[in-house]
Amino acid sequence: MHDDPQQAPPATHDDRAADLRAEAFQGVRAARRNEVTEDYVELIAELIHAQGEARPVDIATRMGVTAPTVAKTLDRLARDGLITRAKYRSIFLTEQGRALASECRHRHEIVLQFLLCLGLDPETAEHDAEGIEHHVSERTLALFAAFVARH
Amino acid sequence: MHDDPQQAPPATHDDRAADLRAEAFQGVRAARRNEVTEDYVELIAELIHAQGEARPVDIATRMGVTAPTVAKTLDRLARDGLITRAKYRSIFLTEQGRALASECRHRHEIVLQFLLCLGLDPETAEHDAEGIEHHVSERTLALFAAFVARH
DNA sequence: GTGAAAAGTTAGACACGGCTAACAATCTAC
DNA sequence: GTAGATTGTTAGCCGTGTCTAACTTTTCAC
Repeated sequence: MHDDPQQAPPATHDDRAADLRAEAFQGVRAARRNEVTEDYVELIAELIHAQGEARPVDIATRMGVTAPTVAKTLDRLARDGLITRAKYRSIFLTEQGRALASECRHRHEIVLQFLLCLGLDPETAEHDAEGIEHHVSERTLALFAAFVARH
Repeated sequence: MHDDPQQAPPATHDDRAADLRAEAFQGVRAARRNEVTEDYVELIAELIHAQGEARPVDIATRMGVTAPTVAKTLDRLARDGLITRAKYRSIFLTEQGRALASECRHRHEIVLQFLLCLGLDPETAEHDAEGIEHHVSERTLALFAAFVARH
């Protein structure tokens, strides 16, 4: 696994490049694992804000999935400490859940505004922002925000 | 599923918004399902170009996953007609695989150049491009390309 | 208050993308 | 040409995310 200090004299450049590549992909995979979580938490926060409560049926409708899928995911979110729930009752975000939701909302908003600034139509912008927001580093987000600010 | 023409007078706006939302998420999920496929096909094309052949071990190293994971994914790619392979032999892209690879390479390159133009450091740009490239619509890609062209 | 509709849950199936452990084939250096 | 290293495969596990089918609970309209 680790570099052998007295080995591989010719392949060093390639090896380093391959390692960087691997790290990048591992980072992307980590981000992928959080996508669903972030989408749910963000949506739950939105529903609570807009309608006073977040019901599984509304989540299902807006996510475009079935109720059992929502149920299973909510169990996972509860297990991970992002929400609390009781059987047949609606859902609450924990402190941690609220923090994540607000961070996601912030990122989403910047990415969306950025795409709009670039001249994208609102519908496509919303769609692409949904996909892109989970894969934007702090640095990139800062650049997006700066771009929005000066346009 | 479909709109009931004589129903729901007050909720129409919200319902329409929720439907759009659901479509957006379904699109994002579709893109997610293709991410791994695209990453592999792109990498295989790259390896064939750079080293004359694509070996599982090189894919594993660069993707940062283990050999069995690569094997399983390659089986899937073969099943889906993107590559051909024979036991203990290296991998070939089919016509379809080459087409996908070249499309991915094109998208990747535009996203990367765009991020660099925006002032991002090369390493972060590469990393973010890897994540973002799968979630950029044709329209957004066109805007990115135009931005790169005039900077 | 009861009964039907709506919402929620549970069970069970499937595909995917990871992993480890164990084994098989190939390659290489001598 | 054989032995050891490298590479590749197979088997089997787990978590996630999706679904359908069947059931239970809650809500609402009367």
